[in-house]
Amino acid sequence: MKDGPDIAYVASLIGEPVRANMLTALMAGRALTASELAHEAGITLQTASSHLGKLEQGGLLRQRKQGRHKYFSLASGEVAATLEALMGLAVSAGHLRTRPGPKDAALREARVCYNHLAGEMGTRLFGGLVGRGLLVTQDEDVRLSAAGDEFVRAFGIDLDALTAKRAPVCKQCLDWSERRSHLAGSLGRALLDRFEALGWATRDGKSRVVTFSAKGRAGFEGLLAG
Amino acid sequence: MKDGPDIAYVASLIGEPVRANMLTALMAGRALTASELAHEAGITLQTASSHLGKLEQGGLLRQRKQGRHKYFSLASGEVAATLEALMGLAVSAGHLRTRPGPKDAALREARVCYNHLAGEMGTRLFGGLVGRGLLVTQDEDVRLSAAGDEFVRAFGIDLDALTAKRAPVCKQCLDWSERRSHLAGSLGRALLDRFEALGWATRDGKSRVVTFSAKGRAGFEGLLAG
DNA sequence: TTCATAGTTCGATGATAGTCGAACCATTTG
DNA sequence: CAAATGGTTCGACTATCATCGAACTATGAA
Repeated sequence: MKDGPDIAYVASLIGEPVRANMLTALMAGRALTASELAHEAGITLQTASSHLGKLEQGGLLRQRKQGRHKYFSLASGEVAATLEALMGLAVSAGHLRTRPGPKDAALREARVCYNHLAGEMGTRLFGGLVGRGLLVTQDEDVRLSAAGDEFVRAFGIDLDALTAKRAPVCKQCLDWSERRSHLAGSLGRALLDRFEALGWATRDGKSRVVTFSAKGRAGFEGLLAG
Repeated sequence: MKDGPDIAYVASLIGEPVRANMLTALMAGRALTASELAHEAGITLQTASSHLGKLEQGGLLRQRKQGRHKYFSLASGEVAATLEALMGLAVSAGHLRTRPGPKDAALREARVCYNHLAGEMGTRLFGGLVGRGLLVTQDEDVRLSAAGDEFVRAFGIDLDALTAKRAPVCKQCLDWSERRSHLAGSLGRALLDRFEALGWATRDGKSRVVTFSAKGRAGFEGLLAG
């Protein structure tokens, strides 16, 4: 009947294959131009423009103009979380777009989710920080303990800059491959950025895959162990 | 970009208005027959049969035959959680199917989510049980404390029967109206059932609305206070 | 200014998919 | 058994919408 939010409208936006490809591409966290997204999805620029307009109107994308370029990114972490939830359903129903291959394994091990680390490494990181008492969970909220505060600063992250902003510092995000939470929020983003800056991890330019260097793996395990 | 689960397939299933109506109707937790769902969505039985077949094939619905009737229900709590996530997006984008009315307010106060209590009453219940130390949260997991175990039994719930089954007893589920968690899982279901048995609450036959009696409200507040 | 690139708008086309009538199975009831 | 109800399958119709060519605007470079 006619009560509740219009779920069909949003779902139909995501349900078009080309638009789903665009959204999946944007799950990598980088803002992409209309041309890049068109190329990514294998369609012309006119068609892409139409799709992007609908996605923006539906509140799934945000866009900012920069010169003659128009950069698109996911509107919020909630959008990313919903996409992950849909991926979970697709997996459990056995609907993969491709046979599980090497790329699939890499995705499960470590990938970018919007702007933070997901996959096995992501959930291990979350679990490790909680285990060391640096993160404290209460209901569905997460926050840094005093020790965690100190740890984050020592790791080279400007925590004051994060807390100054309105966006939540710590947030949980559910994994389609692991079925466990990993750390989102501005701290989740800052940690992944720091991993990159330290040369621990590199993002693939084309996909969501994150690859860790030998040094990175060692450092990562050190983090978990304390 | 052919990596990852086929999100478009699942989303397009939900994105068809008639199917979305059916899924929303099933969020009330009751299993419904094909005819009932057809009537609910305002279409003929032939069309409904086609839609239901697709939803089942997509892993969103489960069906069981009983005599000459065919009862449909949501396939899992994950499906319900994903639908709630989509509702959250639709709300934040301002896409309601109807103007917020009295029914909307009732839905926000107390409603059925799949098989357990959601809305303000749902999140208050969850928060109250955690506050009294009866429920313990760790990461995204929830479990009963020793005191909680005793409390549940004293409340008249056959806890042994719940734990004997494979399904998780405690589980968190996110609310689109409250943006907080409430209690799902077999215990969440059992609690709502018990509320009904005690005459505390009654479900509306047609919608997801749950209405509490005066006695129910008093008892409910007593639960939270301890 | 002239050229080039990025993006939008419009209109025509074509394919996908939702819809229902009609005929068909299956189960229950009289 | 026959009648009735619940549900499925098939085929034809129709509407929606993604797609792209063509023309247009806007920003940047030479």
